[in-house]
Amino acid sequence: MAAARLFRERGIAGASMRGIAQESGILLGSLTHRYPKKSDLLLAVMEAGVRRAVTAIEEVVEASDAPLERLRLALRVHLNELLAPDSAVWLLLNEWARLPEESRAELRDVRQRYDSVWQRLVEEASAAGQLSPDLDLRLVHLFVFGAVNSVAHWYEPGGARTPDEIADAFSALIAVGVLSDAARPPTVGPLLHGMGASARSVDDCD
Amino acid sequence: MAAARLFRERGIAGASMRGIAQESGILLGSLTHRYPKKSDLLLAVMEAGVRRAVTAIEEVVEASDAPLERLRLALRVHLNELLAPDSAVWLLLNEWARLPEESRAELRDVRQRYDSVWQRLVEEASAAGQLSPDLDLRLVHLFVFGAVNSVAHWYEPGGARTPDEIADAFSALIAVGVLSDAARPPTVGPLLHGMGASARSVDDCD
Amino acid sequence: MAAARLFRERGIAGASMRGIAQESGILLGSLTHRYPKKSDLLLAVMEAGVRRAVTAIEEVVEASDAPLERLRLALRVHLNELLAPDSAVWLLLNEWARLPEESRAELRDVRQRYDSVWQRLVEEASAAGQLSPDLDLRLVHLFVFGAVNSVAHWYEPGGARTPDEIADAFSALIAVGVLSDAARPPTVGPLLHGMGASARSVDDCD
Amino acid sequence: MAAARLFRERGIAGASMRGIAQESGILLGSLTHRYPKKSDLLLAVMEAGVRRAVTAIEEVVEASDAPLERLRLALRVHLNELLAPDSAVWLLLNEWARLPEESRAELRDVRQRYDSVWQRLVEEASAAGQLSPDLDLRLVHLFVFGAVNSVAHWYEPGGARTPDEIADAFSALIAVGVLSDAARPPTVGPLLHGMGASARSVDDCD
DNA sequence: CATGAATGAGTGTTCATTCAT
DNA sequence: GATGAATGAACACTCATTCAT
Repeated sequence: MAAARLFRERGIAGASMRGIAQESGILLGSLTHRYPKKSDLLLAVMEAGVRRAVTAIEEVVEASDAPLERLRLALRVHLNELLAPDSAVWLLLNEWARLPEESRAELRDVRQRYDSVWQRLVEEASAAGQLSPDLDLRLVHLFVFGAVNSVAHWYEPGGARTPDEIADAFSALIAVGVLSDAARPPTVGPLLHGMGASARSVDDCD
Repeated sequence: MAAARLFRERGIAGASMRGIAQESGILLGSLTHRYPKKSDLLLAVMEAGVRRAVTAIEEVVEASDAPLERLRLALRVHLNELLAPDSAVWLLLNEWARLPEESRAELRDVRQRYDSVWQRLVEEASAAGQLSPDLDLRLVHLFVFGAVNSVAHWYEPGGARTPDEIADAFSALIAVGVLSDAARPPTVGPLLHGMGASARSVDDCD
Repeated sequence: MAAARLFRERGIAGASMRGIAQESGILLGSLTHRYPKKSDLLLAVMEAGVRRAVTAIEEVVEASDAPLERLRLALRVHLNELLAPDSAVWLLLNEWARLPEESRAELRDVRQRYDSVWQRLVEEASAAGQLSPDLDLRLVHLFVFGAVNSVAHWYEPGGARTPDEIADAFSALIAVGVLSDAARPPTVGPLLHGMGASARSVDDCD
Repeated sequence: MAAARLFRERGIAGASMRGIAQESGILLGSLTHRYPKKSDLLLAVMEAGVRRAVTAIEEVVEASDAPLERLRLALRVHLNELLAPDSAVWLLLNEWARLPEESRAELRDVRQRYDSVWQRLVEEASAAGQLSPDLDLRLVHLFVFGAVNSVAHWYEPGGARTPDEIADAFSALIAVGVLSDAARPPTVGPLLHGMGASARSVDDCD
């Protein structure tokens, strides 16, 4: 929908109902009839978009049983969704803090559903023994998610790498880090010390 | 300044000159006298804030000669700056796309200066042989930067971890990745294959 | 009907068709189907309500043959009707001036019927010699009517006096005035001089 | 001011800021600059108008020492003020119930001041022994006030009687009542029985 | 006959900006 | 330089009314 694109391009406050109606090819009155409040439209846009993204991710991870591969595929889908000009997921992630509290309350379900997809993928990898032990999985989730999401700040269509290439590159960096074999300490335990879930948890962050 | 905080909290379009004047304890007339256009104020806020952040980072990295340690310290300072409610750096990173083109032109210098600090730090580490060979350093920069910047989306003061703790944890994850020793391939070369600068470059992204 | 109540509470302009439909428990489409224009609804509300009030008054005055008693009873009924939250009579009296001219034209009959009830009661009392001679009966009618109608501006259900008590009290004041016997002039003729119908008439007022 | 006239003519909801600006010969922006909210304008209009009316009444009653004469003069001034097309007093009396509660709170002072002028005049007459004993003075006040106020519902400039003539006529009717000497009971005490302040008071009405 | 989507004029209000003092 | 009144465009939103189903 054009609404999502304008919300993303101009911000929630900067996107006007008039502009959205115009770009959507409908009349202002018709738009406000269906969505009496601007927040209703925002909510509908986010809900539908995020629901679609969740479904797409849940589908694509079926293609593999290997946890890491599943994560890689999910990141691909997520990044492609995120980079769409009318991405509802982008809105969810970037405008969350500016949403009126009541809108946030209504979106909490859909947001939770999106988050839990990722948490499950991370937990699967952890359970399979493929992540360093003692990692705070919540923090890992935020790290993985954040690294990929940041692409939206600099990606431009027609650039040097496709979204899939970027997703794969970031997957690799997330997996093995940036250090050369020479610089890598023989055991990473001490480096990651203090990141375990046994430390103060971040579960209570919003 | 209160202006930066409101720009961040409400978005550029959502923060009004009236509101800024009020929160700043000055009169609207006085504000518009000094900054005839809203974009003038935005520009001044960003320029001063980013200049301050650059200086702070340049100072702190003096404390060490080890490239990785310098990077870790820089990430700490950067994250602390980023999480401040009135962070100009946050504005620079998150509202860049919504700036009018002329504002972007005027800010390109200061943004370039900030970016180059990071590029130099990454290049130092690479030159010292501490990063995996054949990495696209521009992509590494974006990865490191992005991962840390994303903290601003979920951090809340008074949460489980301090900004410094988060910066250190992310530094470690960036360094060695999330994989356990068992899951890590014996040589990471193939995994990072295709990420080298010899591939299509991302230098021309905005 | 809820329509009358909302018209009274919020004013004609302030009461919306949507609100009326909602409070009436019907759908907006159904309301506008039956009353295509807002003025149609207003008209119907007034017509039905006033007709009912006229009937009630005409009935109650049958209970007595004494003109003054008939007036007192009529005032009681009138005041009770006037103080109902959905009083059509209140609307007729208070929103008359704001009605579109065409609505006024259609309501003139029913309004005339209501007025003539009162005029007849006043004339009966006059013919029976119970009113001071040479009074302009039209002015008396307006005086009596106005004094009682004003109660709607300050009456609150659950207050100190019931509507009937207020009606009786005002009837008494209208009858004998507020002056003490001592202050009352021996003959009231001169005081009422110039009020006769022989003076310029008020019949042509709206 | 034109604002008061439009508020009166069309009701508070029916008078638009645009219409008021136009009739006032100023621009909408200028109007909303001075009165950011419609209720601010309404408040200012009422406050200024009522203050003026109170002053006018307080001045005119100086002309006489006789309580009844003072009341008559006050009623004259009051009625003239009330019949002005831009009467703030009319607004105060007729739109009071539709005012938002916060506006009512802010107007309570000025309304109280207006009411107390009348209460004092009634009490003076009572103290001078010129009113029937045992009258509930609050009710008398409401009766006198209401009878005169109702003139606004039917008066039209250029009609048969001038406002002063109407005020005098109503003063006379209020004073001695409508009954002929023949119909008047030898003693009015029983008729007014139960109206004394010893009965349930109306002081608590709004 | 009943419904509710569609419509566009109109509402109060906010806004960045200008300008005279 | 500092101020705040003035301005008019734009805003989200409400409304009575129309019309296809």
